[in-house]
Amino acid sequence: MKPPTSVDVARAAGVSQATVSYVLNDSPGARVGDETRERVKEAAARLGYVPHASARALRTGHSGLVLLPLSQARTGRLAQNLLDAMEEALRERGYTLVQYGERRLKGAAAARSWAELRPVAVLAEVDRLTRPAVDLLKSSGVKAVIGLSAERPSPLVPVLMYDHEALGACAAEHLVSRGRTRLAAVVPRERGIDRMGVGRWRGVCRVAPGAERIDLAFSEEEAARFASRTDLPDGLFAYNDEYAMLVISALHDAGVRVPEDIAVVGADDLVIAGLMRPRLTSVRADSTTTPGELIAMIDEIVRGERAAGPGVVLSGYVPRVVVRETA
Amino acid sequence: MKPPTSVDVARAAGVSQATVSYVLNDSPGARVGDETRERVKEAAARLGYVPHASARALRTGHSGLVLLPLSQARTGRLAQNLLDAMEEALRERGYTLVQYGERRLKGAAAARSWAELRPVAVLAEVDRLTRPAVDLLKSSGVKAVIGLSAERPSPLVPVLMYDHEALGACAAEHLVSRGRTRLAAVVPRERGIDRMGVGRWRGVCRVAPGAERIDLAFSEEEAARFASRTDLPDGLFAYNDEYAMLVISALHDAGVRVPEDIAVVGADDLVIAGLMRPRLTSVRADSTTTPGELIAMIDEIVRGERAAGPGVVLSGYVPRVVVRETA
DNA sequence: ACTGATCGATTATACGTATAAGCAGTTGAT
DNA sequence: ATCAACTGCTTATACGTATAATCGATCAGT
Repeated sequence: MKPPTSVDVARAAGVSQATVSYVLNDSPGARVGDETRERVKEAAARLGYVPHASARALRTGHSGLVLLPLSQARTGRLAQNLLDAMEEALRERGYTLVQYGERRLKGAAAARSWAELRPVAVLAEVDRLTRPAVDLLKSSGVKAVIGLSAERPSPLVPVLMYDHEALGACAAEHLVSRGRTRLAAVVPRERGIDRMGVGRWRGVCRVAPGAERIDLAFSEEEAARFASRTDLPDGLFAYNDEYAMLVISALHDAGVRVPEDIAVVGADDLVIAGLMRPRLTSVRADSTTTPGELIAMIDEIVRGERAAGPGVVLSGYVPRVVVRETA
Repeated sequence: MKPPTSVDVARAAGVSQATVSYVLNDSPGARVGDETRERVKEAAARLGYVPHASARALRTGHSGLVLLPLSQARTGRLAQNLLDAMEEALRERGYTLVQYGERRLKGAAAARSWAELRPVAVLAEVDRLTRPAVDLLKSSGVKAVIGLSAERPSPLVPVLMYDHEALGACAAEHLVSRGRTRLAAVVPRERGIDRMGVGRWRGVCRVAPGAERIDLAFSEEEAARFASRTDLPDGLFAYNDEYAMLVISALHDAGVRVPEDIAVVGADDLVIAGLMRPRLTSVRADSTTTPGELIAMIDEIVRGERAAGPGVVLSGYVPRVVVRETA
């Protein structure tokens, strides 16, 4: 038994398929009597009719999908709340947010698989939006291609900035204001996040020229080796809260006092930051745009009411220090 | 300019649309000359042809989508790796994994929005798979409806078990083996996870009848109030690693020694567990089934080669203690 | 040289929906 | 009384694809 179609509903209600469509979408220009309206709705409910998204997409020419191919799960409550808010805002405007894995495929191949769904918008990490990928998406009808977590404006697409340098500079300024002079920044060795680490380190250098760059894998051994150095810096930006915790543990084991001997700043302001002892000082980046505003902008781009030239910055983040005990 | 269709490719290659379809899908029963094959492929590449997933879905009757409507982001590297592996296994079999928010919609309304995409399979949390929801999905053509994180077999759908009681029992056994006699378990007050907390607490009771149930919100105040009690238990299962960290911090501030005065066990074995001081002992649940096996089973259900009756348990998790310093 | 069979393609059709266009029957204005 | 305008519906069509059915040409076997 196949799922009921609008034709089945029409037959059950004794009307034409067109009428069913008019009623269930209550289309603006449609003129249908109240009594007929009721009959159609009742029949649809009784049969358990569910519209066929593919058929609708084929007919209308667009799927109403907004694709969000994230290669890493955004951890933390913040990101999840953001996603929820975005989804609701999109739903209100008739879009459907779809999160979509696709880690393995690269460049244009990934873009091809996105394009098959004929989304109206694609929000992806800037790194994956290469020239051929963007061309492919555009030519397949995607209205808005938007880069996420960009460090700088993109020559290809409008971006949602996430200014790692500003984050690093913010942390460094706090350390300097605490009287620290020999600054350093941790740069993770993990592939994929290393480039963000470099950005944050550069931000530190902007405030404290010549700040040391400490390349560190996420392991207790490497952290212990760092902690046992005799020429430790007196102020450290640890890339994020997890690295901060790793390093602080190692420092603690090595008998180095935090923050007396070395002040440490994390990033992201995770839940654990407030639970550690000593409590972790952390920089966080708050979006200057609400999810609703962001979605509204995307909607305008999709509808062609707003230009979406490259170089445009849709939204920014403003870094802020949450001062606790480690710095 | 609209995206090129298979008709455009056909025109460019000087063949019929049917031939294009045969070539690009290399259909088993199709007989096309090698020279023509090449011409078609070349034309498709030159025009940047991307097949239209909706049109294909409409024609074939199924979308090849596997829907994964998760209401909470699965945090932690483990879950993300699992997702990646599942996605690749699905891709190899021609499916597409789509992650899909939909926090707000409840019951049948959520099911309706899933059904619109005509997925072949839906993997959702058991709580959301109510009777009407399952009926709706089934009648809209979904072949496999599978419940995730179930505590017990479902009367409606096959489930992927996540046995919270077993997890609690495992933690309790470890505490007992350490000589602890007055056990307690934290049950979070946060809505949505409270029921999992209750399951874990019940597991503790199975090993240590009469174990105390400690309802706790995630706040330092409540944790401090607990830590200042005079009648503290001597063994605590803290629900998960974050709660464990919260409680241990509070105990530390109150001058209670861990593990001497009170042994604490977390759950999930997060990265932070190994970084805390003292290092956190944690129970973790490892899947007994590889993602590939799970996907293979789903594939069999979809293709009708395997019955998918309710009560069937697709895969289990086996709990395991990672012993560190807090217990 | 006639008949099947095989090869390499084409033609035709249906999937489920949205919407433009059309068409009776009724109402309102002059 | 006549015609236009409106109401409440139906008919017809196209979206892009997969695939069954068909068809001309070449070829092997008697």
